[in-house]
Amino acid sequence: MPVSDWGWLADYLQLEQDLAPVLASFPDDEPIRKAVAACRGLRLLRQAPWECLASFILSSTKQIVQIQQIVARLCEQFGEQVIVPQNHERVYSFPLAVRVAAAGEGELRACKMGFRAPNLRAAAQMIAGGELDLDRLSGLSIHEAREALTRLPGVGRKIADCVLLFAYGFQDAFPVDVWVMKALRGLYFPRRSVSLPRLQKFAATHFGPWAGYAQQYLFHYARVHAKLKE
DNA sequence: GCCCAGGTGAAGC
DNA sequence: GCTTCACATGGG
Repeated sequence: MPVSDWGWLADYLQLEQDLAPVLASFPDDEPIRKAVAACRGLRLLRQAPWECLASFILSSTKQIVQIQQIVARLCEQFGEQVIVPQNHERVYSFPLAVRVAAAGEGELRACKMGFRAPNLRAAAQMIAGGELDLDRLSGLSIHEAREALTRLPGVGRKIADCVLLFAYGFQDAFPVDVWVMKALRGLYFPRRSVSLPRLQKFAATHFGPWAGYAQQYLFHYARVHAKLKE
């Protein structure tokens, strides 16, 4: 096998090295260490901000598979057609904010996004119109950036934190969704019921500067665990 | 038919 | 502050 085919291994080892300080920052947190052991190799993405934001606006109370289907329809309807050179496959790019802003609510609803359609459209219009400059957020503090994102319709604390973490690389963002909620309750508060606001307060102070990685490990751990039970 | 899904925002304590 | 509920749509 040619050496070039082993490039992935070098990349992987480099990534494992980069992750060392993350693991070291959770020395006494047994749930996190358990979750890390269960899914080594996990990495945070760095997505394009508008694509990430729009996708998460479409995500609320939807299953992940269905979100993928909605996004695929959105791309087919409003994206640019692209031919993959290697296999000549037709694919569609994620549509720009201006294109989504120009679409009618009915057209968007036809992509099966339901009540999320007006939110996506209004957010696209605010971004296309310059009311919110996504490029500017990377220069702000996490608090300022979160405040700016939550001014968009359909964007609350959870979705804002997803965008901060997955698009802008704010590694201390900690989105609490239903899966993380289950993981936090099961692993940290097994014997008493804790409300969502209290879980958010706990997460905000407990996990420190690498909270985003902790969140991803807990998310993945909760999902794998749930599957094993069925 | 019923319940839930990578939530949000408004309304009522 | 916290809890409850409606909001489309599809799958189990």
